[in-house]
Amino acid sequence: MSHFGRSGPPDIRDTYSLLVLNITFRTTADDLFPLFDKYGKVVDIFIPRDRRTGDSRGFAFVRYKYADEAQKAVEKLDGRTVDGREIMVQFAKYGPNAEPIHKGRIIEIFPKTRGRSRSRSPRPRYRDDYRDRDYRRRSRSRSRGRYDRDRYRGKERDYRRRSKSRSGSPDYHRGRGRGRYDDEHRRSRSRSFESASPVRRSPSPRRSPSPRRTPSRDESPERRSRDERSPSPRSVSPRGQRVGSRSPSPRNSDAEE
DNA sequence: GTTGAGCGTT
Repeated sequence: MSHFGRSGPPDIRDTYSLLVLNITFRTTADDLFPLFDKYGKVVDIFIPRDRRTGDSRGFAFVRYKYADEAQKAVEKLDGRTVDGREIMVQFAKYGPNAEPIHKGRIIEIFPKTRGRSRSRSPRPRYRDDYRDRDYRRRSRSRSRGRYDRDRYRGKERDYRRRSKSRSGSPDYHRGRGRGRYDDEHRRSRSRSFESASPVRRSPSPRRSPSPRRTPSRDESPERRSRDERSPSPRSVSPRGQRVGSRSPSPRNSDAEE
């Protein structure tokens, strides 16, 4: 009985959706259920979570059966400290279909399935739209993360409070990257070649982090040949220095190789 | 292991 939203939206014909923000990432529906259920009849609780990691996004949706109970819960649970974090309870402004709702109450869910198709307006692509926005917002949060927090600490709260307006485009310079998958992937690849890592200051000869190495190619004479022909800066040094530093005996060097 | 603006799924 704790599986809320696991079977999709049960029945939200006459339910009021409450948006719970500022909740911890570890808070689950089970933790919110007893809290909200105490103030009213909770028909469903849904907590959006990431599709890749599966972690909670930090907010939850609580559906009440009656508006009066929902309102009460908002006033009672709004500002309550849950799991050590102050949560913010308020009526949902948008419905599951990205449609504006009235005080958390869903006006109509599926206008199309209601009898004949009176509306000739085609249904917009909710999935595609929400996917795009979701990924973008997520990456932004993850990207900024603690870097800004350490800089602004408590001031950033005031800053974002004023600039919280949805009208403002939080897209600073996210780039045309569709997501962070490609971005991270690209950077990772680049790192392999060039030392883009600040911590990586040692020119580790191990350029093959993958344990899976192809013996055929690795042991191939071509590879070795190239390696010798394209030696490191140190090896590229004149023979006198290299030989004198590495092998005091030129004879040994010859025998070794 | 981390994070913190905001509005949702089988």
